[in-house]
Amino acid sequence: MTKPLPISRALRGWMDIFMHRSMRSWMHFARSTGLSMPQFSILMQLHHKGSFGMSQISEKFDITAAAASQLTEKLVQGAYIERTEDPNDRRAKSIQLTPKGKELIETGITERYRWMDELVSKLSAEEKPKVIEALNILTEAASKLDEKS
Amino acid sequence: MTKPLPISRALRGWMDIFMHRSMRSWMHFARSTGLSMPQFSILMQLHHKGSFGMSQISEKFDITAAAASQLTEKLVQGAYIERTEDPNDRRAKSIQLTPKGKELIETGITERYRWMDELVSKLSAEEKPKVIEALNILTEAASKLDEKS
DNA sequence: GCATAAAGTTAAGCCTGCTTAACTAAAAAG
DNA sequence: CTTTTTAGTTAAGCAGGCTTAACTTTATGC
Repeated sequence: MTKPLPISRALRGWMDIFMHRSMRSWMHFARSTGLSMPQFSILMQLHHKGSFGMSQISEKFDITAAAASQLTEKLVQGAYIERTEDPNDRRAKSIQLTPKGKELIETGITERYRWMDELVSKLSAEEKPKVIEALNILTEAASKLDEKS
Repeated sequence: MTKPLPISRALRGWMDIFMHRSMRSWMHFARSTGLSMPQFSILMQLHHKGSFGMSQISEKFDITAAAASQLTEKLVQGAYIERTEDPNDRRAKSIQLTPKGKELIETGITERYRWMDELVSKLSAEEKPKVIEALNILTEAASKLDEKS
């Protein structure tokens, strides 16, 4: 363990506390829906990217095409997603969230945001602008980092 | 959806990008160890809190005592944890990480930190102090929030 | 001291995710 | 037009996590 820089220390401290909190609430919500984690993860991905093919799922989650097919089948049964044929390539299928699926995920996100809103309420008027500026700096840097990977 | 305050927007933006990144790398690492998520979670908890009784595990993870017992058994088999008798109450057992278990978790944490270190390297000299200050503010506020819950 | 409660363990059985293997159907290659 | 590749499905079977139910062992209440 080499001694971390002050800024790394600050980032790590924040991350530790933040991860613990977020993960807990996320796992808890996933459970409460009755869906399994893999199923839930697929819904999350769909919410983020809009739509997906089977093969992209098996790639993203590093499972076989068979597994992807079976997982999505259950989500279709539960009416969380819809499977439609790609008119350009009739072998391929595109899946997307139904309104029911969308609502479920959005509820989960709202719950994850709740803690952050509480956090915001603890900040003083002088602190807020500083926090905003710093977070924007970080977000900016992070998206640059993601671009090229 | 009520319109969020600017500071909430900043926090949410940061959180979205941050969660995506962290979760991916964490899940990926958990997989690479060959351990299941529940097993891995137990090791994480132990790393954080030092030691635990069976009953606390079943409570924390919301599973039956039987399930907790079986899960820990596998971790004992794998030599990741150690189960010792509580001298005060010989029914109770206390479990803790072995050096092997500790090393595994620390490797995982180091990997999660790597991305953050890359992120830090993208920041300018003027940005760094601002980020440090803001993160400390947030961390402080978050730990106050956690205390009373 | 004896009955009851509490902490864990073990076994049987269920459900889920995953894999491999065998298949269907559509597209691309030759 | 035939062969090969690609996208996805289905079925059989295994491994893991979880539950309930039946224990064992130690502590507590009266």
